[in-house]
Amino acid sequence: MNLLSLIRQRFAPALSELVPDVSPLLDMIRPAQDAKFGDFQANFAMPLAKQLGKPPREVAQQVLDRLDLSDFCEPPEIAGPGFINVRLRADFVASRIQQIAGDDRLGYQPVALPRHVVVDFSSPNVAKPMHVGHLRSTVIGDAICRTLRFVGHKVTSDNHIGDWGTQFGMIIYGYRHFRDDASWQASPVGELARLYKLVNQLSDYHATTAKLPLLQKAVTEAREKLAQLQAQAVADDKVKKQLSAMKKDVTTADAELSAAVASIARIQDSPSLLASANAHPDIARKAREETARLHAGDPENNALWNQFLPSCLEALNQIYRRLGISFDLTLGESHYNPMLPGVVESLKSRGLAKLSEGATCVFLEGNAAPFIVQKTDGAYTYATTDLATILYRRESLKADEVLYVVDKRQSEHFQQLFATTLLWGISGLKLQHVSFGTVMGNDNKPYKTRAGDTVGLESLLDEAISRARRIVDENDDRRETPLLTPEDRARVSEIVGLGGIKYADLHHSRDSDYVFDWDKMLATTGDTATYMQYAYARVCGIFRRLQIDRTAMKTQGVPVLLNTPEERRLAMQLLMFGYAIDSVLNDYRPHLLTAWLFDTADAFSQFFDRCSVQNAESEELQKSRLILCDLMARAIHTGLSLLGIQVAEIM
RNA sequence: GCGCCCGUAGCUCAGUUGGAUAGAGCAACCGCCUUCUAAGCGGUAGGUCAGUGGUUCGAAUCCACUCGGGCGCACCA
Repeated sequence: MNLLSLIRQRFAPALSELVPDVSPLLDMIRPAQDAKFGDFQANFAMPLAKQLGKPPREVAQQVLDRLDLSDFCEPPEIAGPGFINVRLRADFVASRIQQIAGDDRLGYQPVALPRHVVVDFSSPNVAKPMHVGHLRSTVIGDAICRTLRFVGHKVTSDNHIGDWGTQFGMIIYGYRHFRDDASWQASPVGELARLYKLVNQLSDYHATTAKLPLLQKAVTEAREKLAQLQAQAVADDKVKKQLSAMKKDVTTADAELSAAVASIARIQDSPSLLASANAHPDIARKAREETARLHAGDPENNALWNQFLPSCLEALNQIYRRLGISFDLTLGESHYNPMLPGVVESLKSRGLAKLSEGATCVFLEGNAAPFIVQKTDGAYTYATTDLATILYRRESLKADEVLYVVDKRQSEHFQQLFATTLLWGISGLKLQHVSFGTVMGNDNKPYKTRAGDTVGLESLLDEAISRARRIVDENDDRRETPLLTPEDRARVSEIVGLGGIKYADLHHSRDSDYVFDWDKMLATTGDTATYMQYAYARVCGIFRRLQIDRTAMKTQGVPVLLNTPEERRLAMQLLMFGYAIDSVLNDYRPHLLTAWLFDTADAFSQFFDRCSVQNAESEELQKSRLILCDLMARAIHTGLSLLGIQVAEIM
């Protein structure tokens, strides 16, 4: 049992003598927010005092009178307005450490009632290369899977790839009209990506050209309105507000117009692109028709689909292999195609879906826009696919819970999806959108290259590893006698580089946008993966120096001594591992684990600085410290592994 | 126009769901390697938690409004 549960359990009977429902009060017992307040603090005396009509400190005292923690705690203290501070006895902490010594799980017991959780994450589009936007979903989803498995749940990771949508019609169209056979032979995936981009660009060109007059009109109108408003001499608050709104409208309209002009210019500046554009005026519609034919079972398009897909999947897998991430299932949108007509029928027969402006829609209370399950042209949407997927996960996979690790901008979609599912009558299934924010560049806009393209994931990984290599080289070269062979350096660079990327992502709270910054990510100082990895390498160094084989070391029955603040702090950190894990899973927030890892590595660094193992005052103390060191190594190793990050013995 | 989110130190971000004097990393400044990896450790400085009002024992956190920023909103996924 974790320490907090133990404390709460002991408080429960004392509280139940004063009040019928103790559970909200027990929730107010927490780890202390400052070490000077001890290890845990109970905050319930103040609200309880109000309930009982007595002064808080008196209530706190009443609770303490009914409470005996002396078998494992120092006498609790009442502080401030009525906080109860609890500090564990050193011998108890030591005995706990002894119990979990040598355990990779740090004493964490698997859950009694495992759930089957399907985690839907990464979900790239097969037609286009993966980019930085897929990184968060992939890294966060993977960390959640690993953590759920660690605590004993059954997890099915499912990569719901986009292999059936409009983009596929675009590549089919592109393949038919713009294929370069030499490139296709050399690199099918590269050629498909080029074709997708080309068709997309040409479609955009026509759409933008058609839209241009409207955009120009919008700018003039916005300008005129602004001028009109400015002409009014009265400047009360209402006018001021309108004025600033108008100014904003003008800048947005301007920005849209200049973006459109620029994108048109990109085509017109290139004779070959312009020729292609002129030769294919209907490209967007025709690409959609290819998609429709694919969905309708057209043999030729299905043959192309079957031809394209394996290499697309292989390209994705190459990246997943580098990231050390794998999926139990890769059931793309295409998998659910046969189920879609049935889904719409079912919704209609239950009176949930009805025809509106030619499309079949589910109207939900509180939502202005309908949830469209079948378009006017008969095609199904991702809403339909998502509903089919839920049905499949419930009925065939027998899932208890489904997590969608998806960009927060899609929250309305999920809100509608979940609401529809409920009305549809699928029960016993918990659905949660695990949303995350956008990866931004230094300019606080979505992360792009200087040229304005999205950054490919492949090159991102290469860049991380080569930057890491420079740091590894520099550090090892600085030593009098370098510790690493070239092969070691390559391996360590990969561990540090990939760890840096993943950690940078995971240590931000998932729903906030964050700024992508190479220098911070691979910094040799501060709250980075490197800091934890370095702490691990240092602890390994201790064992190497003392010529002790950690794996063979005796851990049971060795007395643990915690006489310095550093030793005690490290020990407490190690004991709080379970609490950190539980808080991560409470709302699927991996950054709570990175925070624990950082605190733990920090506690170790202080210990390393002030508590020599090699020169311990006694053999007994050295053995005790070795227990802590070994447990620390396991803690970092296990904790980082739950985030999909590796460690190196020497770095 | 409707809806959702955000505003915390110079920068990047936490803040355990309402608790004690608001924290960390970076950057700045000062100090620590003849002893286990200095990719480290110690210290100093840095705040009107966007603003105003409210709710209460207690507010960065909850409510209302204001200012500023972002993102969605009928046939793309």
